[in-house]
Amino acid sequence: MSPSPRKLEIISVASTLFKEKGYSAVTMRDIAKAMGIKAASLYNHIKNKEEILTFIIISLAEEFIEGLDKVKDSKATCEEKLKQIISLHVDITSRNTNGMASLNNDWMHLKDQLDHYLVLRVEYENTFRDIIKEGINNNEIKNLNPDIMLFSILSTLRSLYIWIPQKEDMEPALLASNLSEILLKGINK
Amino acid sequence: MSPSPRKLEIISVASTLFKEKGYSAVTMRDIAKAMGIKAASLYNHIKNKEEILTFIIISLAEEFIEGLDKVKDSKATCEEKLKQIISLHVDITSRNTNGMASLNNDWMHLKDQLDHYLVLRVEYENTFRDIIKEGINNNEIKNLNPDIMLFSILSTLRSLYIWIPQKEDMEPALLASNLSEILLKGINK
DNA sequence: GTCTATAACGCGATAGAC
DNA sequence: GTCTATCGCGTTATAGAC
Repeated sequence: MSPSPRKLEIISVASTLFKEKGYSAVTMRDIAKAMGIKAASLYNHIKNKEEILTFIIISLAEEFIEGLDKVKDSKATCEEKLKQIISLHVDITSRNTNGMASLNNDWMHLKDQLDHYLVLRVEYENTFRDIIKEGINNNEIKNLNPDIMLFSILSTLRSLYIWIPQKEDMEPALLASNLSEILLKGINK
Repeated sequence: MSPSPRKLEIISVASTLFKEKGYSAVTMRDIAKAMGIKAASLYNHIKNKEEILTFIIISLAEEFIEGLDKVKDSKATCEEKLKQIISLHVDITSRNTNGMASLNNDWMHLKDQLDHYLVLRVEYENTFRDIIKEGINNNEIKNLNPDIMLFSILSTLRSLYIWIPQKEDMEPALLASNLSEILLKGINK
C-alpha cells in the first residue's frame, strides 16, 4: 500500500533536515518540531526513524534502476544512451535534491534494507559500466580504463544534489545538455 | 605548537571511523575502543570531540589552499595548471582518504571554525574558477558556463576519497594522468 | 596516562489520556 | 491524531584514584 499524505509529509520534512545535518545528527524531536507537533505523534504514522531513511533511499534507488533499464534496452547509440543517463540524473535529482543527499551520504545507516540497497547500487554501476564498454567496442568511446570513466561521470552526476539548488534559475534541460557536452567530449573520440 | 604523537593517533583513528559512519554517528567510546583505551582517557590528549573534527578539516582545507595558490602563481598554461590541480587532489587524497570524507561530509558540524572553513572553501572555488575563466579568455578552453565546468571537475576530484581505496593497485601518477585526459578533453577545444 | 565512577543531559520509543 | 509523561539507555565530559 502507498504511504498516507501525512507520512509523505514527514518523509519530506525529514529529508530536508537529513540533507542539512545528516541522518545521525537529526533527532525525532527535530523532525517533529519542524512539523509543529511532538515527537511521540510521529509514531502514529511511521514505525521508527529508520523507516523514514529506508523509504527515502530505496524508492530513489529503485527509480534509478528503472530509468537505467529503459536506457539499456533502447536501441540508441552509446552516446545517446549516455546523454539519456545524464538526463535521468538531472531529472530525478531536480525533483528530490534532499533525498539525494541521503542516498549519497546516509545509506550506511540502513539496517534491514542495507543489503538490498548495496545490490541495487552494484547493479546500477555494472549496467552503467557495460554501456561504456559497449561504446568502447563500438569505437564510439576512447579506449581508456572504463572504471575511471565511470567513476568520473558518476561522481559528477551524484553531486548534482549539491549544485542544483544553488542554480535554481537554470533549466534542467539546459543543465543536462551542458553537462553532456562537458562529460562526453572527454570520452568521445 | 604541533600535536603530540598520541593526539595524532587519536585523530587518525577517528578519521577512519568518521569515514565509515560519519562524524555524528561515531562516539568517543567508539574511538577509545579502537585505540584500546577508555573514553575518559581521550580527554588527556584532546579538548573535546569537536577539536578532532576541526583539526581534520581545517588542516586539509589549508593544504588545498596552499597547493592551489602555488598553481595559480605559476607561469604555466591554463591546461598545465588544471593538470596540476588534478594532481594536487590525487596527491592529498591518496595520503588521507579518511580525512577527505570528513572534509566533504562533516564540515557542517564544525562550530568555532565553521566560518573559517566556509571562507576557505569559497576562496578555493573562486581561484579555481578564475583559472578556468583565464583559459576561456586564452582560447584554451571551450566557451561554456564556467560554473558548470568547475562543478563537474570539482565533483569528480572531491569524490576521489571514495574511489582511491578501491583501486589501491593504481599508481597515483597514472590515475592523475588518466583523469586529466578524461576531465580536460571535455573542456579543451 | 589510564582508570572507575558519575554528572548532566539527550536519545528513540512506548503507554495511555483526550 | 496529538498530547504529556516517562522508560531505558547512550551521550559528552569531568573528578579524582592509581
